[in-house]
Amino acid sequence: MLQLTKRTEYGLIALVHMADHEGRVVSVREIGEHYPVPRRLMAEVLKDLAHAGIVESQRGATGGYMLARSADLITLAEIVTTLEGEPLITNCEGHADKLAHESCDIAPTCRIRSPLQRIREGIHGLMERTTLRSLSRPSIPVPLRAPSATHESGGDVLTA
Amino acid sequence: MLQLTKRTEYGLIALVHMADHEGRVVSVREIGEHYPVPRRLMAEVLKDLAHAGIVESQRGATGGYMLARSADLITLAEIVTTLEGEPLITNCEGHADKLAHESCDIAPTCRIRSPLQRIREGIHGLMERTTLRSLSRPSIPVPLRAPSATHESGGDVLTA
DNA sequence: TCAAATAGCACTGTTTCAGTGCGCTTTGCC
DNA sequence: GGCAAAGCGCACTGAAACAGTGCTATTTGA
Repeated sequence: MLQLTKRTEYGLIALVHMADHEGRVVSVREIGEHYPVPRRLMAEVLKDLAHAGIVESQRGATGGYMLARSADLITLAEIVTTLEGEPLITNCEGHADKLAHESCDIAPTCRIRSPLQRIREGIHGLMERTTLRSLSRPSIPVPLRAPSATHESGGDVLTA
Repeated sequence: MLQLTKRTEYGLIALVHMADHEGRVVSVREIGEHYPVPRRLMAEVLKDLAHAGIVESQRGATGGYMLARSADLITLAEIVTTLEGEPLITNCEGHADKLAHESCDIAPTCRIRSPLQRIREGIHGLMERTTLRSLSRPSIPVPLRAPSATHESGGDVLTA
């Protein structure tokens, strides 16, 4: 339904909080004291983010989580992909493995696959250009537009 | 799950087909003969598109559907909104009516609402700039980037 | 008058999602 | 050494959304 899940919402809450306190270890308890979120679920989400290498965990009494890298190097695409899987626009693309690149189960001359793929890549490119840093800065406009031909602007197919 | 539904997929199939045969009335049967889609569901989708004023229906023996306007004037945002509702990024925004603009049930100083809202608007802006015409032209790159400061580029907050 | 097509409404099985239970392991601190 | 606080792992449940279908009525061209 073209909508982010609660898991992603909670993940963003935690990550933005960590970006605000970069370098410090924050526990699930601490986050729960700032935001009315189910701590148990938040813990699950943080665990997944740790597995993906987005945050680093520290066990033990004074343990918790912290960003594994600078907030500038963490993209929204990475977060979303971690917490809700690959953002397939339609299930049509799901059978990509059992079918050749050309044909899907929709039609011989699939005029719809290409558009759907481009939509997917457009959204993905948008999220690829959105860093956690830009999300944690409410005032500064998010530089979701052209990356000015600088860093890794690789997977952007939609932008002509 | 940041993924379009089957309804939208089928809707796009039908709409692209109509864009390919603009001005002609096409029936659900005809579409079903071109693409292996559940015709019953396709009929439901077309009905909704008709209610939204995206296509026009013609009843009777030789009836069917045709685009209500030029494919250049039909946006992806309109299609998606019609077939799967408002693309709320998170449910947090769903309580916008019962709460003031400032506060949601997440936190007093909700540092997460603004980012989420911007993501939503970014995706929406992307779909707003995508016309059915551009989707029906597989070769021509979709002009999903800046609208060159021309038409109604109103709701785009993300693009600096 | 018949056949083909849309209109309307409700229903069912499946999948995904949100949230929780429970026990185990690690580790700082007294 | 032992307690308490924190993360780790797995599995489970109720609710909601989704995909697809059944059935019947209405319209309309031939």
